[in-house]
Amino acid sequence: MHPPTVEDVARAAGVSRQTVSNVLNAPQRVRPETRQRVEAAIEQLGYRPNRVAQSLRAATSRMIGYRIEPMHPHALGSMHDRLLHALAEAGRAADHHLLLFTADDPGDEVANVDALHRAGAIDGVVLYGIQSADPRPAGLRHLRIPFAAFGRTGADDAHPWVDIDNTAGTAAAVEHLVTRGHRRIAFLGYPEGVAVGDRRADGWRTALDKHGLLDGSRHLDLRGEDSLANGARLAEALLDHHTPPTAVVAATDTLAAGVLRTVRQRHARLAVVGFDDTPTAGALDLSSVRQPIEAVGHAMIRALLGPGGNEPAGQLLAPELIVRASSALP
Amino acid sequence: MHPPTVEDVARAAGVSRQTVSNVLNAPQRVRPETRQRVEAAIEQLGYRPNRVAQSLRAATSRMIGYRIEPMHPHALGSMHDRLLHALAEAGRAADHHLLLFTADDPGDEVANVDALHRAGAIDGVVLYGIQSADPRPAGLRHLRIPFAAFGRTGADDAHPWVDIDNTAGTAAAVEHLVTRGHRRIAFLGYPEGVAVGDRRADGWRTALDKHGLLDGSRHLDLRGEDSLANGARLAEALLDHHTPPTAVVAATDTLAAGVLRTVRQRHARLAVVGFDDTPTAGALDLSSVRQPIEAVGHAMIRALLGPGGNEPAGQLLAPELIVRASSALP
DNA sequence: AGACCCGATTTGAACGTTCAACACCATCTC
DNA sequence: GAGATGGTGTTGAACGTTCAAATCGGGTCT
Repeated sequence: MHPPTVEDVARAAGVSRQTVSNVLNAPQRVRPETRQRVEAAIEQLGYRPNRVAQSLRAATSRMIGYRIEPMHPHALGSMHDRLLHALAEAGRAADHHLLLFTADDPGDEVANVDALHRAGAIDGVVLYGIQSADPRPAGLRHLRIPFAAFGRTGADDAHPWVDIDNTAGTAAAVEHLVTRGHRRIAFLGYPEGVAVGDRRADGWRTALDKHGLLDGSRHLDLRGEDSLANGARLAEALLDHHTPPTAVVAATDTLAAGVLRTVRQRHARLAVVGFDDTPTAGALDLSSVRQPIEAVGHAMIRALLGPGGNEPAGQLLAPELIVRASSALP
Repeated sequence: MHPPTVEDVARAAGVSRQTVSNVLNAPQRVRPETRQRVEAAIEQLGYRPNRVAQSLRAATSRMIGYRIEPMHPHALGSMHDRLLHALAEAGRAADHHLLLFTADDPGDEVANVDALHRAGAIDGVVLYGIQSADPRPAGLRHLRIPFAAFGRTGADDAHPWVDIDNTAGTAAAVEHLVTRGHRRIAFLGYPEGVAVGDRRADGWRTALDKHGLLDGSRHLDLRGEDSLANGARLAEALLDHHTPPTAVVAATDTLAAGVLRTVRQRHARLAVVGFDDTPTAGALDLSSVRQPIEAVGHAMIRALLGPGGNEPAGQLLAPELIVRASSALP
């Protein structure tokens, strides 16, 4: 009836509990002949070690907590989805699974993680959507709960983190546009103060400066709410200027999609590059900076489960520019 | 050091293990005086029952499996995300958590669920994206693994399921448009054979018929791939007809967004209603049929954890039409 | 007074696994 | 030949919880 246990396998193979356990965890300790007998019994009974018992014994749940948010600000974003899948995939490779939980706010998140951790339900947690002054890293550090963060706060983070090199992303977009002959390249981004947004703006500015294109670009740096409508509005403002840009780097695909809308409506000539490479970018033939999310997932899991001693605290991964029609036309 | 156990609490309160357990699980068995003493000790030590030990003892993990897919076909879709959050929220209320796993295909999914179930890691599973001839329900039934499905196969499903009344959704959209004075109402949907798509088409057709508007609507029923580009293309075809529709009901927001693109490009007059109420719908001011995902989450959890005996097999939930500018203008 | 019951609490056992310690036998060494 | 060594396998114990059965004081009833 009920699933077979080590004891059942042992009886079937004519050995003891522990020998079965050894076959699975330390095969070299078992004589090949015996091992085969045990393996046959395992196969025949369809035995699977009970993870719960293993967890109890080992004081390790092999579970990683992850807060699933009601709805992420980034509207078009499948980033959340992609990250979740990448983490699950990377976790599988390390024999860990994700446990989802909800929380009302960052403070509540820390409290819930603490509860789950004290209950032995999770070994650690992955943080997403790190803000400039995020209370979670400090909270978790204080509770001595292992964690890894996707993103950095403003300060130097001493905990394990993985981040995309946002600066390099927008810089690559600018390089690409410069190569295509563009000289007036605008930037559309988040309001200042958002860490991610600031880094993307930095990449744009530095790259422009490198090519001596920064002078007289004051009016080309626009910030605002991350929405399609706002992207469209800002694009109109850019086009209405007496020296309009010939290209735009947007901090998100959402903003870029808004720009495209205006462009197509006014039949304007304006190259556009977005950020995040959402499915929508593909649909709109929008060039976009793609975050290597699968790599992020693996790096996060490694950072979380790794020795935790001598590893480097953080890891910066390079994004990749995907060129499509929106910026490739002559 | 390590988290306190019942034993620690018992010692602190001057009682035995079991009394502590009783305070938590059967308070009426404990004298109020003793109870308070134990509760104080629990509070003071910050005791939390170890879920792993509970699981081992009770042969119940209080975990529900959920397959996270690489990328869902519905491009704009945050449905997946929303469902996941709704399930996590509903699970929390029932003291259950979600465990994410990956799989290559439906067959692999069943195999992985079986493995997790035999390992005692999950009590049951929630299925998403049910297809007309889905192999998963039969597979899981055969393995005697509890599950609940979001969506129905073509046949009469004997297992627990929850579904949106898709037919009612598109019908409501038609009703709304008829009320606004529209007489030629088109439908854009999936290719025939997809269960969800067929039901949405049915709703449109039946509602039209009810108002005697079905005659001569052959050219108003278009099907195709679920993409923005395709929506735009189909919209052009509709507008180019010698008796173009004045309104369109689309089977998805993605298609509807495509229609809107064409409409705005050609400055055409065409009311549009989408389906799913994605964030993008909000951004585009697109009317859309909203699925009550939170209710779905709760119903699924109830169906999965409920007695499982005399409950009705399935449950159909009514969607809600959200009216926005795309269909409200005169 | 003795039998009986009842509420409150305790002790023993079990869930399935693996670590630690030990037993056994064959071989090697001095 | 006695002792050390090492490969192979066993048994005992423990992880933290809760069910089941046992215990212990008081009452109450006859």
